[in-house]
Amino acid sequence: MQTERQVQIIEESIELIANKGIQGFTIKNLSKVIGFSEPAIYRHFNSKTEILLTILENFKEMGEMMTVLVVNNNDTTIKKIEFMFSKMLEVFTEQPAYISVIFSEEIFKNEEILKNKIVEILNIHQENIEKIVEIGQSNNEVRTDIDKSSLALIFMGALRLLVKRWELNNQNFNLKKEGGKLINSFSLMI
Amino acid sequence: MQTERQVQIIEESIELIANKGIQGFTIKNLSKVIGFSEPAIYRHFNSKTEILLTILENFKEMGEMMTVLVVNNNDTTIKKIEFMFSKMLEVFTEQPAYISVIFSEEIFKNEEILKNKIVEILNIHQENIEKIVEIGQSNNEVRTDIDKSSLALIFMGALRLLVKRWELNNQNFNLKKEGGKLINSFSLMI
DNA sequence: TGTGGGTTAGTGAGTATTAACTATCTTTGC
DNA sequence: GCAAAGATAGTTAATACTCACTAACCCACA
Repeated sequence: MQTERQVQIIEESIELIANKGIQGFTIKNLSKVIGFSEPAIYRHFNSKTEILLTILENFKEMGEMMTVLVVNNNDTTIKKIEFMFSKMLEVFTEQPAYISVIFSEEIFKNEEILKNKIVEILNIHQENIEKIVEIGQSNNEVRTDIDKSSLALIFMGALRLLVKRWELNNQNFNLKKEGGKLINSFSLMI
Repeated sequence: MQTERQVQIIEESIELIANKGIQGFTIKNLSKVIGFSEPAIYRHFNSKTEILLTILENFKEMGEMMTVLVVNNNDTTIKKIEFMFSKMLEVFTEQPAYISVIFSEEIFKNEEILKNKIVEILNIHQENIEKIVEIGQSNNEVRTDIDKSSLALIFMGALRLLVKRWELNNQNFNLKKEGGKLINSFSLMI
């Protein structure tokens, strides 16, 4: 359970990361935007890593809630994937901070605990898409000449690169629209 | 033109990044592995950024050389893509440092000049694959119901994610072999 | 041929800045 | 009146980079 202050710190952290990136996410900067001193932050979190871990955990939970809505319903495969992707693109559009955090594998390389959380999230997403594809394949809705793990890799990879490109281009195109195009390509492909 | 010492510094830098990641690539660490003092390094490069820029430039040139060999030959589309991908996977396998550098967009976000170089490399690869796909489409060798930019995004994205996963899993699977599987899926897909 | 001026590439000892984090004191709300 | 939550003022360690200095070499010219 998180206290009110903890929630506030998490929210301000996300905001800060959205504006200044992971690099700009320092305790000093955080204390500036949050309006109280650096040590005060340490009253609520033991370390900076703990704050980041909480953010990652939030993202993970979001993904899990979303998955529950999708995997076991009766939509077509492509509708399921479309739903998952559009939800994720929505999150990234509305809270671009998550891009910085989720895609910062390199930065967290030295921090085993953060790296592991990232890998965990990556694997969960892969597994979820594989599950969806598997059901589609058993329904003859999805081609079976390409195995589920390759298809999941292709879907995830394309989505990630699209998001990355959007970020690198200073968000100067409509992410959801381009995501829609991609989904359309997928539907032709499977 | 690079002096012998500059080449040495670049090579040691790549080695260092391979071992300790971008985070571990400090001038102090570099001076330690290279065997002479920090200021000496500054005799040969004006800044750390200049060293990284040179590494990126090297990678870019490698890619350009590779592309010349591919784009305008008479192989099938899938053979061309296979060649490009296997060459890239070879580079990543033999010099994993390039993974750290090429995929460190987030780290370089604050350093406009490095970020731009990364974007440049990303765009060149996208364009090259688009060219290959375009030729294939005009030969009726590649499906035309999915446009070249989507196909290129899908190819690149899957490759990147595969490499990223390999890195995050401490290189504990055979990258070239998995890359081969992916190419196989592509050949069925197009 | 030898020497003096110039260059190259190195050194050890620093700089300023920034990072995460903390010991200690003070305020505030119940 | 006390405990939680703040502030002040630090610490330590790391960073990229600079300073003053020098050993060793090159080479024109007396």
